[in-house]
Amino acid sequence: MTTVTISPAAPASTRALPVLNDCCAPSSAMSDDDASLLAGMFKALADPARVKILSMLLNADEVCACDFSASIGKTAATTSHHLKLLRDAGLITGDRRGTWIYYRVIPERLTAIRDALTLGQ
Amino acid sequence: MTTVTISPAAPASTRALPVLNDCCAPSSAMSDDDASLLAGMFKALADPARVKILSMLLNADEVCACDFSASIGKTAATTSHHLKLLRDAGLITGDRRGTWIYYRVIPERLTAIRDALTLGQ
DNA sequence: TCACTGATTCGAAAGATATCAAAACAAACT
DNA sequence: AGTTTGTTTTGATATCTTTCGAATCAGTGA
Repeated sequence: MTTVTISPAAPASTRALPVLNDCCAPSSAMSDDDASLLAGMFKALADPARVKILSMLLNADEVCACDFSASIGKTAATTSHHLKLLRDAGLITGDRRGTWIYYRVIPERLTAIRDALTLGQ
Repeated sequence: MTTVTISPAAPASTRALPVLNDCCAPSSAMSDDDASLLAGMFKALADPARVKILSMLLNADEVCACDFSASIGKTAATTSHHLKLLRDAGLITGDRRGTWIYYRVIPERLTAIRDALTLGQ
C-alpha cells in the first residue's frame, strides 16, 4: 500500500529534476518485500530471552536445548516458544541426537543482517 | 530472575567439572542488562516501516523528515511515531533547520549491533 | 507395553505495538 | 495577529506478543 502524495513544488525553472518537495531531492525506500524480510529477522532478535539464546550459541558452537531454560530463567514452554521464533526466522537450527536436541546458529543469516546494517551500501 | 535447576547428573567419576545436565557442559547467558539493551535496539528495527527509514538513511547521508511519509506509505503521525522509536533507540538523530527536520544515522550504534552479531566474540 | 524424561503445542490472560484522526505545537511568511 | 506548512502528541482501537499451566508428542530403557 505505497501511496504518493503531491506537495506544492517550486517553479519548474528552478530545478533540473522533478521533485515532490522543496526540501530535498526525492529518495526512495527499499521494496516492501525486502523490508519485511529484514524486519522479520530483527523481530526475531527483539527480545532479551532470544538475545541471550543467541549469545550462548555465539560463544559455544553447539548448545543443548535443555540448557537454555535455566540460563534465561524461563519455563520450558516459553523457552521452546522463543527457540521456534529463532528457527522460523532462519537464524538457528537444531537437530535431535537421541534424547536431546542441540542448537547452533546459521552464520550466513547473521551475515545477511550485518550487511544490511552497513553504511554506504 | 535467573533461576538454576538441578537435574540428576552422571557419576562424579566420569567428569572433571561440575555440570547441571548429562547432555553437555554448562554455558551461561549474557547479563540481563546487556540482553535488554541489545534487544531494545533490535526492537527498534523490528518493523518494515523503520527498516525502510533506515535504508533511506544508509543510502543518503541526510533525509528530510517530510520525505519519509510518502516513501513508506504511512501517515505523518505514524511516520513521526516510527522516527521517535528510532531516535529513542539511539540509532538516528534529527536536527531542525528552518522549516524542515533532517535525519541521519548514528553509525556507532549500528556498529555496536553488528559487533553483537559477530561469531566467536 | 509401560513409565520416564526432554521438547513442543494448545489455550488463555496480561501486556505491548501499530495505526490513524484530531488536536496541538513550531517555524516562516503575509 | 493570522495563515500556511511541517511535525508531534493525544486518544482510541485492533492486532500481535509474551508467558505459563496443562496436555501432547518423541525418544529411551525397564
